Amino acid sequence: MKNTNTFFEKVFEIVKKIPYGRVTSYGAIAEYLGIRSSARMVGWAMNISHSSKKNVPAHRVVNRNGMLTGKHHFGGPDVMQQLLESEGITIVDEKIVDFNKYFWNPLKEITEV
DNA sequence: TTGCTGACCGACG
DNA sequence: CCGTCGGCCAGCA
Repeated sequence: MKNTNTFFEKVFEIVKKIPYGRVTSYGAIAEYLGIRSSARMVGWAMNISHSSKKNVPAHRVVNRNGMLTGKHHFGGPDVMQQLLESEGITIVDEKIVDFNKYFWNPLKEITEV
């Protein structure tokens, strides 16, 4: 049924698997898919994710620095931050505090395909 | 159909 | 330290 041939759908699967109060990075997802060089494709996947009817918690996906780079695409510059803070994550200067603590590594959590 | 762009990351000068 | 470029895939004009 889910012919996840396109890595976009793979990205959605991973992002949707992110537990509550956790975040991940584009690079981590890209690396999990085996396309570390194509981390920007992951960001593009997020772009269509908000356009799509799928409920993808793209707000839990940030860049390598833990910075909310794509917050502007959530329909508001503060929507992403509000969502993360709502999950118990502290945001300072558009950046996640203790990002390493909240970081959710798909490579570590999803060891099996 | 072709070409450009995109919410990134890492390397190089 | 900072600016620039390459890389990968898919959507859109």
